[in-house]
Amino acid sequence: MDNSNYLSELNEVQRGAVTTTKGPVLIVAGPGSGKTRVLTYRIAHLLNTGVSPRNILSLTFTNKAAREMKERISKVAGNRGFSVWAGTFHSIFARILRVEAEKIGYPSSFTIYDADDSKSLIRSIIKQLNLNKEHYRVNAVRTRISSAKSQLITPKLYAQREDLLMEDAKARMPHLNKIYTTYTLRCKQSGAMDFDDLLYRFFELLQKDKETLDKYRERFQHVLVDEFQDTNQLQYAIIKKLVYYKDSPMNICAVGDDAQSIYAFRGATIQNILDFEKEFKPHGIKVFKLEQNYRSTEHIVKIANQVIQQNRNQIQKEIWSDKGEGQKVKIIAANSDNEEGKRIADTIIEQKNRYHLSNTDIAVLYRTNAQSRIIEEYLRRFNIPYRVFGGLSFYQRKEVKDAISYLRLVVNPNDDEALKRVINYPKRGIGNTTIDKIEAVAIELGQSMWDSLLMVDVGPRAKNAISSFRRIILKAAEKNKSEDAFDVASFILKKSGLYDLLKGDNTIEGMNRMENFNALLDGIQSFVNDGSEFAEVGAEDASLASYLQNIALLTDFDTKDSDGNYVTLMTVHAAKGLEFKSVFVTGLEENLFPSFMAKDNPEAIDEERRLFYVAITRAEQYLTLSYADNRYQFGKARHNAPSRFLDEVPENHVEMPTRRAVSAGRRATVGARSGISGSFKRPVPISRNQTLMADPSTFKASPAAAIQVGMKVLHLKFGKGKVLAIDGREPNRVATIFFDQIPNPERKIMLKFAKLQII
DNA sequence: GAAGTGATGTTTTTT
DNA sequence: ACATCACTTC
Repeated sequence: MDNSNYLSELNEVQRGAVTTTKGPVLIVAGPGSGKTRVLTYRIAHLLNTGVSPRNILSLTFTNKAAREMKERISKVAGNRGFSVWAGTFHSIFARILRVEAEKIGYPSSFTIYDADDSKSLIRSIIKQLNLNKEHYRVNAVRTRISSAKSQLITPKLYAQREDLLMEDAKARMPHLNKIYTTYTLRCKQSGAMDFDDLLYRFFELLQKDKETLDKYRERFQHVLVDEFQDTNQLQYAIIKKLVYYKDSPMNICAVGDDAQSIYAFRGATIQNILDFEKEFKPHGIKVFKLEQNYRSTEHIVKIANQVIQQNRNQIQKEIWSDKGEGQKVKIIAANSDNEEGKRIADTIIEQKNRYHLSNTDIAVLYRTNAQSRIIEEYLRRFNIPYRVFGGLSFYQRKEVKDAISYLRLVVNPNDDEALKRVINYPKRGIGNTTIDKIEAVAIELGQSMWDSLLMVDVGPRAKNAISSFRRIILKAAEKNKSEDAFDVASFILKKSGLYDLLKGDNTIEGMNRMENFNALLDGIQSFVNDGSEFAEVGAEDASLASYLQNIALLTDFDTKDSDGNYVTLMTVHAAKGLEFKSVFVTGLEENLFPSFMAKDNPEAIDEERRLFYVAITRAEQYLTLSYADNRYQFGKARHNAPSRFLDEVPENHVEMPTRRAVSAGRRATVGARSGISGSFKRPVPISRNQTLMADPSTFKASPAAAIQVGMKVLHLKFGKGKVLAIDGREPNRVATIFFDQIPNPERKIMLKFAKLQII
């Protein structure tokens, strides 16, 4: 294959980042700066200079990124690309743990608990410990446990941390540590690891077993980490364990952008980037800053730079583009959330016609999933095909999870969460009372529920039901020793009665469930046949255990097929790493974007601002920002001021409204306000890059109607100016004014909300 | 054991 | 608006 000139496709900085393969490297990569290209070419370059694919470890956060990377490496360096250890942190470590788990007291067929399983277990522990669930909210507890783990704080260490105990006491959860301890114990008894455990237990393995540590240090001669700003302490600790030791070649390459760190709320810390640079400095770290943006036109890039400047802590860099000025950003000011939806749909139609965009060129982004509903409604009405991303993954649907729980139980009968899910589904006469008794025995004896099944004191009917349930699972487990995943799955799903239960349901939803159920079986069949669709998570064999491990790590994004011509709807978080010709960023209101949760916390506001930065930098050519004065939130009509972020968008990059605001299709039931639309300016706050050109104490705005061509006027921000022309009709008259004290002196200003004083 | 009622708490979440 | 969950009632 011809790959001799891949280096010439890179700019100078990129080439440096690709060819500096010895020693530590930090690549600070702005949005659209060709980061993925650099990473893949770097790996291809390693392969071309004689490094074996087996010695390269490339860690990403999403399966999609991993898959893309492998494909792109292979394009440049051939099929060797597929032998590189490229995957998500979780999938790579899970794969290793499946080989090594016994060294830390886990079965190799360990179960992976997803978020639902974790929550369910926590719920049961709160009950077991007789704690007040008003104070101990499951989500809060889970977040707390997860954050402890990602900071390497074991239950034992937790007990010594006065600060954490204090925080818990303050939050009226003094026994949180007890829950954490029990949770850890119960997971272990069940042979289960949650998502954090996949990282933590891998760390533990490297920590405890010197031989294993040496083995993987030897194996991973070159380590690359994508989206480094999103790593947490635990991930950093693992990386250091692998590359930071005496006589290490320290071939570590971290790629990231502090400005795009949007997962701090989950324990990610940009401190890792800063620490990384400091810790590897004595070892000759080379830093490359990719600042040229190949994605967006200049207006968009400049807005992004301006916005992110408002944040206090950041690695200084200035993104630039040579794609030409492009279009200014458009702002949709709507009266209600309904009007916002309508005008977005309107604008989409308009853009499709005017710029010949297809649906796939367009994305509508929002801060919270709840916002999608109204937008969907109007897209449907306008017959614009769309797809919402980020819902339940296929594997999280109830009927699919039920079926999978059976499979999990066959592979690992100690999996208590799976057992609780299916022991009485379909109904077989094992009611809640009986299940509670089984769980009580399990807790009492410190063993799994499965091991406790025959020890519980219940009536003969329940006893019989338990025995026959047990027999089915045992029979399937026996088969599992010799048969492949598909045969075992068909057997247990049939024998359990699940198949008949679904078949008997002839409602629309029921038939839908049956379809999903069949799709699951088809998936297992194709996994057995070639495993190809799971290649990115590293399927090792055709066993049921291997199948389960792989699907546990798949998300919504991995199960939706990407063909079809539709507009993309997703949260800003989900859009990271993607790009579209036209992007709508919606719901730009205080208490929504930025979120009300961030209100009183400057650091959280900075994170929201980074999120806004991520949102606008998804756009290649057309960027539209929108907000609504009134919106239903939590079932109540609420008024929110336009987002502070809108004020941070410099006006000279904003397109002035040229047409009259479309009135809402249906006047919202929420109290209609002034009817002013088009105003994206709040009373101008004095932010640090807005110097006032007039004294506000003596400034007195003249009525808009009085402004005439030829007048000399004073503007708070732009200073003295002369009115050159007035266009448009009331109430949308636009004045062209020449302000001689500012750069770009000729400005178009809408009279109805400009504050001008005649002098 | 099922089905219905009322109170409650809601961000984002790659894995 | 909406889902979830404890608690009631049949």
